[in-house]
Amino acid sequence: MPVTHDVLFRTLADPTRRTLFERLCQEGEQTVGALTAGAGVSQPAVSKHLGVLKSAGLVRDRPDGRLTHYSARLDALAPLIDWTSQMTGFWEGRFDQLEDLLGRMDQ
Amino acid sequence: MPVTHDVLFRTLADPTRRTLFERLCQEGEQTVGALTAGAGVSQPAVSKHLGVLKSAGLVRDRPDGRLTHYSARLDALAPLIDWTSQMTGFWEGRFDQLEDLLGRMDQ
DNA sequence: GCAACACATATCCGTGCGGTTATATGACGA
DNA sequence: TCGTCATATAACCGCACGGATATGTGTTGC
Repeated sequence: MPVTHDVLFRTLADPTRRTLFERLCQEGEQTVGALTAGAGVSQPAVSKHLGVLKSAGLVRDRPDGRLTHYSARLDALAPLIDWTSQMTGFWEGRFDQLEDLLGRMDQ
Repeated sequence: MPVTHDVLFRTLADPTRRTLFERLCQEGEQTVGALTAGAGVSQPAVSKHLGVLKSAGLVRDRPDGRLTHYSARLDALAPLIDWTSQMTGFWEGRFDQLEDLLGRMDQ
C-alpha cells in the first residue's frame, strides 16, 4: 500500500525523529549505536523511531551481523513534494506570493 | 520570531487541520461556518484548528462583522520547501534517487 | 433593546504517543 | 560454550493534544 501524506507528515512531525532522518541524510548510513550517540534519548527510543521511519518508507535498514545500518530513502519525500506543489499550484495566478516561493526552490 | 520547521510539520500533521488548510488553498477564502460544514468536527474544534494554523503563519484571518474569513498563506510553506531541498541536496551525486524527485518537482 | 447569529474561549475527557527501564534475541570473540 | 555486545521488543507511565459541551463576546436584524 502507498504511503500517504498523512503518514509522512505525522512521521516527520516529531523533532527527535526528524533529526534522526536529517542526520541520515547528511551523514549517510549509520548504525543504531552511532545514531543513539547524540540523539539525546535512549537506545530503545531510537530503535522505535527508526521503526516508525522505516514503516513510513523514509529509511531502509541493512542488517549486518549484530549491527544494523540505517540509511535515508530520498524518494520517500516525493509525496511531500507532490503535496506542496499541489498546494502552491492551486494558487497559480497569485504571483505575488508565488514569486518568493519559486525563488527559494531554485537556490 | 520565525516559524520553524518543527511548528510547520506539527501543524500539518493533524489530518483534519491539514484538510482545512487544503480546502483554503483549493477553494480560497472561507468563513468559519463554511469550513465547519463538511469538516466532520464541531465548530469550536474548527476554530481551534484555525487558531493553530494562524499561529503557524499558514492562514490569515479577516474579521468582517460577525463573520471571520480565513485564507491560506502560501508563503508559509517556504520553510517546508527549504527543508525538502536541503534533505535532497545532501544527496547530490546520488542521481539514481534524485532523478525521480526532480521529475516530480517539474510537473 | 432584544433575540438570533457567528465565532472564540473555557473546561473537561479519553487516548495516542514519546519517553523510560527491563528483558529478549541473536551474533561475535575468547 | 559462555560472556559480551548491538539491537529489538515488552511493559509501563505521563502528558500533550484533539475532541466534545458549555459559555462568553460581539454583531446584525427586527
